[in-house]
Amino acid sequence: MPSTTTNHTSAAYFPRLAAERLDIALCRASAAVARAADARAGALGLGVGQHLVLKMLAEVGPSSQRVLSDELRIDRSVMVGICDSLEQAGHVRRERDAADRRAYAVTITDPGRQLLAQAEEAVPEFLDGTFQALSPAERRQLSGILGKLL
Amino acid sequence: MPSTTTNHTSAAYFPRLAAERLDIALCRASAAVARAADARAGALGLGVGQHLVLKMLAEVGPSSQRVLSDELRIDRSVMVGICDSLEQAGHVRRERDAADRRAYAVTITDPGRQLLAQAEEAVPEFLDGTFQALSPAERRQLSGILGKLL
DNA sequence: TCCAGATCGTTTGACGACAAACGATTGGAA
DNA sequence: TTCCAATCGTTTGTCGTCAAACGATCTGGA
Repeated sequence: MPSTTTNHTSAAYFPRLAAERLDIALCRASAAVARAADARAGALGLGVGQHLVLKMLAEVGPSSQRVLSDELRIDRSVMVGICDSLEQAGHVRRERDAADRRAYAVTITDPGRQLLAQAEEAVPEFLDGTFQALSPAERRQLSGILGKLL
Repeated sequence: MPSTTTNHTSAAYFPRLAAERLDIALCRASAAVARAADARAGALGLGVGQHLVLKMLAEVGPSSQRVLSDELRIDRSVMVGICDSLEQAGHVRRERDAADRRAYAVTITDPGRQLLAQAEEAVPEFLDGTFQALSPAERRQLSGILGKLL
């Protein structure tokens, strides 16, 4: 119950709207979660996108920015800035792919792996806090449903 | 573990990520749905926010921009532009609240109700199309889960 | 061989969301 | 009463995201 202000207008309207408009409920919930994720990532000095790039590079191996963009659902033009900052911080190297010199072979460095380990360590606690309103069964349900949507 | 130079995406990485990171799955699904909603609303010449404002005004009666902002989870500064455009199009009137002359009493007009009816008519079809990957039971589950999150 | 089209990474411009600050007005306390 | 903090609507500035266009490079035919 968010006791926001002097609510003179009886019952809140938003819950009704969220029940009727599944798309609005989804967007509003996403915005809240995204804000929490940004705050957490920012506290570590690592953006969400940068975290995901490091994670994918560690699990999949060197990849081009194009593959990173496609798989992480991050626009190409945004990926440029993410890789720029990661490279400048020494967490990533950009080598030209010998087979296709248009593309980079973005590679994670040892400092990058170290930072990733720190960031990954904080993820479970963050997820628990953000989705604490949901039971484990509900989280599995949500995961399956979102998987079908994507 | 990392294969040499990952060139093509034999095994897509994103589904694995989405299964592990519920927050990412939620944000990506929301972005896709939001894009679809924008496209649909734009085709009607009415933004999503404007649609929601008209809908709420029709259901709860004249409201201040503050109440609209709070209940629809739209920032105050964004609400200004939404009400501006609605007023200019004649779908809404802005009258000063006699009890509190700082606030407006935003009121829907008859043309506004007419446009709202058209927009509402297209909503079920849009929802069916957007969430067609989900069974009715899954949609109810998603609705309940999002309700708990919000 | 050469050339047209496609792709990779990048830059640029436009657009929307959010934070902060501002007048106007209200409510409450001294 | 008078004054000060809070609120409503608005404006401004900043930031992140997306579309379009650009050189550099690859690919697939003539």
